[in-house]
Amino acid sequence: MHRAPVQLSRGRPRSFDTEAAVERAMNVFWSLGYHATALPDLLRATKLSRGSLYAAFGDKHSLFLRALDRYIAIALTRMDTELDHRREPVEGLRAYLAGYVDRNSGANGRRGCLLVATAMELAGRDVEVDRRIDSFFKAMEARVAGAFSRAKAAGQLADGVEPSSAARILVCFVEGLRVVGKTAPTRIISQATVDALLDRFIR
Amino acid sequence: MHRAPVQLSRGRPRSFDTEAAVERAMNVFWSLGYHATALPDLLRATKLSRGSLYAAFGDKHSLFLRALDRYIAIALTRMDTELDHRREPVEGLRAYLAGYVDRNSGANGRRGCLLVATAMELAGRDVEVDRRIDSFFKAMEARVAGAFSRAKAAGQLADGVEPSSAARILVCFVEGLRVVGKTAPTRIISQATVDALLDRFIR
DNA sequence: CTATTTCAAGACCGATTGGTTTATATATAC
DNA sequence: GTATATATAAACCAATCGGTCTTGAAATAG
Repeated sequence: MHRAPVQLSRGRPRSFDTEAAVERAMNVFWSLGYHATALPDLLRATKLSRGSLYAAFGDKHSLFLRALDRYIAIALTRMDTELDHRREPVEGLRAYLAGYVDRNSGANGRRGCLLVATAMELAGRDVEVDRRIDSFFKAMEARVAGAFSRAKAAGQLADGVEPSSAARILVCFVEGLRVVGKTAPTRIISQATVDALLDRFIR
Repeated sequence: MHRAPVQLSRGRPRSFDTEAAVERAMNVFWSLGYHATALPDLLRATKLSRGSLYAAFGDKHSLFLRALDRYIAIALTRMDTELDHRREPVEGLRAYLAGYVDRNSGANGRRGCLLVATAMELAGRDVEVDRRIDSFFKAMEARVAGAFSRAKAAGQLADGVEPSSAARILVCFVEGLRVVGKTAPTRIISQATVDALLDRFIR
C-alpha cells in the first residue's frame, strides 16, 4: 500500500531518491574500499552536489554505514530465500553455495565482497562497523546452522556432523572463497571445491 | 660465514639495519592497512628520517612491497616447518591449523592478516600485489596438498577425499577464519571448528 | 687535515583530503 | 505575488597526503 509522497513542508521538494543514492554510494565503496573512496567519487556516482550529499547523509562515514547496512540487508534477504525453511535443506545449502560460486567468478570475483573488505579495513578501529560485521556473521551462521539442523533431522547428514560447527566451517569457507577469489576467480574450480566440501557433510 | 660489514666507500657508513626497518614498516602496514598508513607512521616505526627512508626504499609503494614480501617469506617458512615432509602429515596439518587458531585469537586475531587485508584492499588495482597474492595462495595450496597426498598414501584419509580439493578447501577455510576472526576471536570455538573440519577429512 | 658519505630535522612543495559556505536558481504552499 | 525549502555549482577552508630539498652534524677513508 504505497502512496504518492505527500508534501509536508512548504519549500521545494526533494528531487532525488535517497535510497538510490545510498545504493550508488554502496557500489563505489564496494569497488574501491572506504579509504580509497574520495568525495568526488561519491558525487559522480550519486550525481549529487556536495551540499546535497552532506545535507542528506551528514558525512562520508555516515553514508558508508548506510551503504554497509544496505549491503547487509541485501545479503540477508538473499540468504533467507536460499535457505528458506520450506525448501529442501540440502537444496538450500547448494543454492547458498552456488551463489558464492557465482559471486566469486570473473568480474564479480575481482570486485570482491564489501563486508569482507570492510572487516579487514575497518574492523577493530570503528565500533559501528564492528557491530555490523559481527552481527552479520552471526546472522549468516544462524541461518546456515538452521539449514544443517533441518538436514540432520531429515537424516541427510553424514555421521558425526554437528550442525552448528558445520555452519561455522561453511561461513569461514565462503568468506575465504571471497578472499582467494580476488586473484584467482575460476568458476569451475570454485564449484568443484564447494561440491567437495558439501560432500563431506551430506550423506 | 658472516664477516663484519666492510666499508667500501669513503663516507659515513649506513647506521641502520635495512631489514629491521622493513620489518617495522611491515608491522605498521599490517596494523593499519596500506591506505591508512601515512608517512609519519612509517617514520615513527622505523625511526628513520624522511630523507633516509626515501633514499633507502624509493617510495611508500616500494616499501610496502618489500614489507609484503617479508610477510610472505615468514608465512612460507613457517608452513615449511609445519608441513615438513619428514613429519607425520596429519600431525603437520594439525600444527598448520593450530597456528591459524593461535593467530586468530585475542589481539592477534583482531590484528588480522596482512595478506588477506592486502588482497581485499589492493588486489585488482595493483599488478605487483596481484602477482604476490596469487603466488602465495598457490604456494600455500601446494604445501597443504602435499601433506594431504602423503596422508592419503599412508591411508589416513577418509574415503573419497581428494588431496588437491581438500587443500583448496582448507586454504579457503583458514583465510575465512582470518576474516571472521577480526571481530569474533574466541580461541575455543576456532579450535573446535578447525578440529571438526579436519575430522571430515581424516580417517 | 680534506673529501666523501650518510644521517636527522624540518622547511617546503603541489595535490588532495573531508567538509563548510555562499550565491543563485527553482519548485512548492499559501 | 511572498515565503519557504531544496537544489546545484563553485568558492573556500584547514589539514593532510606523498614526496623533495636544504642544512648542518657526524662518521668514515685517505
